[in-house]
Amino acid sequence: MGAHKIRFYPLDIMYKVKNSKPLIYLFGKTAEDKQVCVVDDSFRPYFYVLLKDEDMTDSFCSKVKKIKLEHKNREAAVTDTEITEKKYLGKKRKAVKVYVKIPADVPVIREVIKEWDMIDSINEYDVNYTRRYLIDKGITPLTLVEAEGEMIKLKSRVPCFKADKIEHYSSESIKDPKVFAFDIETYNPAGKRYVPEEHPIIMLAIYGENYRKVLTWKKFKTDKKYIEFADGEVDLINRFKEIIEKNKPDILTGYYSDGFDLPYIITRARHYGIDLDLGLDYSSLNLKKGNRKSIKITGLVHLDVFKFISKIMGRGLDTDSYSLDNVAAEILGEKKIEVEIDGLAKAWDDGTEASLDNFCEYNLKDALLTYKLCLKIFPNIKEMVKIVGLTVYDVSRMSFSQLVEWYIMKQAKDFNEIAPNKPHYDEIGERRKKRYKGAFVFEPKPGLFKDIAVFDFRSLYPTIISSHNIGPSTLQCGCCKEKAEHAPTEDSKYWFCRKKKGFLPSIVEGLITRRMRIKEMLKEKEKDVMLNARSESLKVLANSFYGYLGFFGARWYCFECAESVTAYGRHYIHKVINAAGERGFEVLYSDTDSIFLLLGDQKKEDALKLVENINSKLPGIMELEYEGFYPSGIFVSAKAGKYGAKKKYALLDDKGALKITGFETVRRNWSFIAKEVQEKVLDIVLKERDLQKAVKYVKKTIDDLKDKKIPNEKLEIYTQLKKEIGDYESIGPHVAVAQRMKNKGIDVGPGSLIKYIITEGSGRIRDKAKMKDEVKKGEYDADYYILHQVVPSVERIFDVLGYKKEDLIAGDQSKLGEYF
DNA sequence: ATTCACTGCTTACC
DNA sequence: ACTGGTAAGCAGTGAAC
Repeated sequence: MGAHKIRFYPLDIMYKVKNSKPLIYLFGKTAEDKQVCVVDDSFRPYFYVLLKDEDMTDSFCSKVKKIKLEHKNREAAVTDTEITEKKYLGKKRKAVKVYVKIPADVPVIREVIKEWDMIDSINEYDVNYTRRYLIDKGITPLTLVEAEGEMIKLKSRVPCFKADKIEHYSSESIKDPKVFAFDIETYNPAGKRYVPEEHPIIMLAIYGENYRKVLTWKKFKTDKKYIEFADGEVDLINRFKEIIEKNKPDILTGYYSDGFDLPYIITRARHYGIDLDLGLDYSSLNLKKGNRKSIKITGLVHLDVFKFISKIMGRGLDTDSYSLDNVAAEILGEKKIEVEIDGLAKAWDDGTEASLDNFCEYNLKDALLTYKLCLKIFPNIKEMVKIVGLTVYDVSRMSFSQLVEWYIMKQAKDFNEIAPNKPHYDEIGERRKKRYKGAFVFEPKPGLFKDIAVFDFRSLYPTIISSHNIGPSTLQCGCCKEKAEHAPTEDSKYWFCRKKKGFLPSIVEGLITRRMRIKEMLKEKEKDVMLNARSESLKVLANSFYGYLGFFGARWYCFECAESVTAYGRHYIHKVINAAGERGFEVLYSDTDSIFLLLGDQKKEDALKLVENINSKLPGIMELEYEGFYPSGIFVSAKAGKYGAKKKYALLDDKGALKITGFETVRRNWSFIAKEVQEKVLDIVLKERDLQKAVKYVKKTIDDLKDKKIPNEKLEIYTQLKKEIGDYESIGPHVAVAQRMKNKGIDVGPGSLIKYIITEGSGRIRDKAKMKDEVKKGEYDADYYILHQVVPSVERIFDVLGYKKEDLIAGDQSKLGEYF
């Protein structure tokens, strides 16, 4: 045989059944930057069976091997069994690995045997065959793999290679995948609702390295070389296909392309009978329905930048919404081109040259921003792919819980663990009802303070899980029963094994220590993109473990574990609070894992000594860290009573930057004018300590409001619709506005961000709330914005400075006017 | 008709 | 349905006055 070797970076995986045999297709890029498809027919689908009585193993095996049944015109059969020594939730178990012919046989065979009396449980029957392949073979997408075999002929857009042997080669990963970004503009005359069945795609922009193009099909004069005129929409779609086929990108990216662009293109293509067979195996775009639709293109990676940013990276962003404009502004520091997009349909109808030209530029810019965003987030996705071990397509669409679960699934192979099953409907219901106590939050004393030192536990919950060996397999172990250390829950009824490290605590510890090593390396090269991305991915995973333990849908769900983690968390933060008190520090605030100390007449070094002392007593890898020193900070009282408001404070750091937490300033459902005033007041108070200046500023704003000088944009209030309009029991302003929008034919539903302004009039606030487009200049209700927005946002800050609340509000506005 | 305690709802923090 | 609990604070709701 003339077998030879190739090395490649896998990008996508799929399987097909041929002659009753499943074939794995790995699509990727060779080390020489050529596309390739590697085929492997050696991997057999299987699942595990645990028996009640292990002595029955042989009789089970012979019985199960006899199963043969007709299913959908073919014969489903067990091909083999294998007796394996595994671990299941901390116990050694003999597990029978049951092999079947093709993946689709797994549920068929399971259905037959699931009522058999001798069976304790059937496991891993729902593990997707391609994911199973990646895990079992130790193959990580984007990471160098070596295959041995020979080239074969198959119906495919890329050369195919039949592998006799395939294995992970090195951790070296793909360098610069070829990225093409695209974006469409559609004809939308009413400017309200997208109707893909009726309205054509009129522009389609594509952007890649050294490639830019806008396809459109209404001819007009232009000097832009990137504009290409197609002969109508059919031609536009076909050109799009051609361009992708010809340029062979590794990644096709869009912004919300799972939810809008590609479904739209699919609908239009279907309308004309065009086959969008862009898959490298000539398969069509595959729309995966479900709660959140997604679109897969076999062989190349369809990456919806919006999905990954909104699900995983969004936490770190300050933006109010995940619109392309906002996200690009924050991540890239670049905005979209400003156009009145509602005018596109008219410009299209009228054929207004200058206008269409401009819309093309706008279209291209969107594709460009998407392209840049994709390059920017790709290192993060790549590192997550390398850690979790699944494809870019999967990882970029996963939620936190799924990432954690698949990371555990991958580790389970190395730890020889069998995965527990997902809960069924009833079990989910039961789990969802259960609640447990969470973190401790210290009630602050309202006031303006000087010299504050802040400390926090480094990854509190993950380090607790590791240091106290918390996991389902170590819970209530028999070996420690007599002299166990109990978790500090209210009734102290749980303990965790102290003798043997559990599976989950081991892998959490692995994540933390790996990240510590990377942090160490980052000290040398701060800006290293790859290391930063890896550190971030490890952090995201470790931090999600605790939530995963308490998540109703988790395979490794463990209510007692989650409850114990927070109990230990409260225990340790209280220890720190007490120790600080004993050392003569006044504790200003604490939330979950952080503590704010007033230095008073002590020095920073004294506080650091305290931390050192605490650290010497902490178990395992737990550690309290110095977070920062703040020359000035303010805590305010809560609206509801005379107590200090939690989760609401502002600090001035030693570089002069203001750090605002929890205040209206950082909440999107407050008007910009109120947020602006509040931020300014905090700034003046903390930096300049000039009360009169702050008062003057507020007074000026109130006057401007009264004089109708404030533009509408500063008065918009954003509130998200979280469910169907009809499902609301209580109709708030945003729901009322959404209803009226819907009546007008505007497409709003769960997830829509409703923007409204309160206008003059009588009745409830919701009756005065109007969508922003309906409000003309100066039609706003000045009293509302003064009394319900601006004054409430600053009154408790002034309160701290000695002004009585009564003086500020005093019921009617005339008195308010007097004060300011 | 007005007041008030309560609930629903959204969005923050960690 | 797609990680957890803690918390603030709005507007609406409906019973008591």
